[in-house]
Amino acid sequence: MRPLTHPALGDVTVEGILHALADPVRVAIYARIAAAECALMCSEFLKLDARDIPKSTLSQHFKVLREAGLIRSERRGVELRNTTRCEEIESRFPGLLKSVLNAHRVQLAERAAAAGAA
Amino acid sequence: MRPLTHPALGDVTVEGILHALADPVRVAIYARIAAAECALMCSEFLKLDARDIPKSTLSQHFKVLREAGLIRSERRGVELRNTTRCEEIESRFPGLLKSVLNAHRVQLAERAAAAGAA
DNA sequence: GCCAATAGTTCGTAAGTTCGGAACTAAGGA
DNA sequence: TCCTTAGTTCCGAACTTACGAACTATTGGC
Repeated sequence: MRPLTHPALGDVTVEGILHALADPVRVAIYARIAAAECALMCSEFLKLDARDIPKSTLSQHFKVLREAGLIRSERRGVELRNTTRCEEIESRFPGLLKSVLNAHRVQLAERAAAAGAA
Repeated sequence: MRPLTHPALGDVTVEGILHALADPVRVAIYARIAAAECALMCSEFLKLDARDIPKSTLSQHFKVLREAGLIRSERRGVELRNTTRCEEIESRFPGLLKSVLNAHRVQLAERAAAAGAA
């Protein structure tokens, strides 16, 4: 197992961020980590919106988020403690994460409303 | 040749937008269309930042932008006139496109500065 | 009207990416 | 030491992407 790698802020790219957040599972994960008060472990997400995510897939999703520079993961014993790097990214790309998360929230609300109406 | 299809605003997704803009060629195209005063044709982009983009690849990129709901393409004779749908998208996902384009601009500026310093 | 030119699209294939199951590693108990 | 828990790696199948060649549609010249 190779050690966890996190890009320096200067190596974070807009493309990497957008690619990472262009996946429904990954935005959902990221949104929840961003909203949480404390660090969350990967296994928190094995069930996501009533859907089962296989462990290997989840591990890849975390890797993508980490390598995009969106989250920081620290090993704590057996677990990983995941937190966002949003302040850092905010300093370089102001407003970006806020508006992506907001758009994601808008879309969730619309879908919930549509499902409720049906 | 099937007719050009544009999704209704309600069918535009955040994932689709982010996926479309997660490609350097496509953001560059989108940024230029968004900044232009008038509609631009596809062939404007056969040379992009001193790089040649093959016609078939370009056509696919435009298709992705169109189907993500980011641009509107109208046939005018042999050509396509491409314009952005940014006001529409702004009404649904406020701030999203602005901050993505801004982040893209920041990154370009940084790269230009780094290239200048080297 | 016919031919050539121009602007984009489609098709097919090669290269790359993503998903997920099975087998793995690493740390912490019992 | 062995078991359990948390996550990673490997690898094949399914999917996506890039781009050349062949195509379609529209216009202008004759």
